[in-house]
Amino acid sequence: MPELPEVETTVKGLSVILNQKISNIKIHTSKLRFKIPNNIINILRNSKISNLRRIAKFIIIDLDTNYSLIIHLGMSGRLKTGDINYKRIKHDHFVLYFLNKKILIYHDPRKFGFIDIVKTKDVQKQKYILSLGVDALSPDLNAQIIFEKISKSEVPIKQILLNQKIIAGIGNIYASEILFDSKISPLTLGKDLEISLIMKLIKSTKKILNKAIKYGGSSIRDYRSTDGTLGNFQSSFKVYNKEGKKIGKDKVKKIVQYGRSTFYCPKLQNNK
DNA sequence: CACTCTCCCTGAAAGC
DNA sequence: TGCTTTCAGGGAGAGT
Repeated sequence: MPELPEVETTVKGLSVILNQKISNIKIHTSKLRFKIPNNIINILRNSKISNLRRIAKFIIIDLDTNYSLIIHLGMSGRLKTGDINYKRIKHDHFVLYFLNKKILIYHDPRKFGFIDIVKTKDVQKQKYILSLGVDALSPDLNAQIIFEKISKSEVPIKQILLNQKIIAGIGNIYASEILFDSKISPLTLGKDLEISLIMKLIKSTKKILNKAIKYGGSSIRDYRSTDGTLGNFQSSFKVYNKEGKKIGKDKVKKIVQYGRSTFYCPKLQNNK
């Protein structure tokens, strides 16, 4: 569910807690992908949210105590905001209470996400951040950088797009949509992509992701932004989850690459 | 090192 | 209808 656009939408939705002071912290489940650090409660109590930002698919919540909360939503994670009427539901694992009565809830049925707390100056030093490639929406993303990284790769471009070490932020849904938009076959090997096609790919990447942000994120089941409203980019998917759908006189095909589903139109994505 | 596969967990949807 | 099976958007870590 959460790829770059959903994370971006989530971060924007968190502005109601900006500059608010944390009064209480509740950990209902500490066992996520990684255990929530034990010292998190002491560090968070009485600190104030000073900044909210995104690094790839990571949400960074900076505090005025020189610490930062790092949250990854995994596959099914969500951040919701609430107020005094909040009632805990199943899979609400971590809850922050603020002095102004606002509440931040981390909800994650599959528990593939995680929550970490580190010194703000050390955020960039975390190995999961350090290893990231250039952000998909960064102005620094250009064809030359990517060409250098993939020009010897025998891996199909679909899988390359999912590799956060190369471009950070793209997930399985948008990978299919981006490839369709750029008319590139998901089966094309990295080494077979000429620089002109990489340029096209980057252009489509920015187009698709920006459009998804504009629509407020998406999901297959029920991606919602922090206030509970439903993102609706899904209604504009061209190929994802559209096996058999007709595009002109051609059809969307589903294949599995590296255990992940890929949707594409073989006729239209035929650079080979 | 680079690549591929399995697995973490729960719930929705499909299959029977 | 209800029980069982399959599959899911991410990514680390093990294995090759």
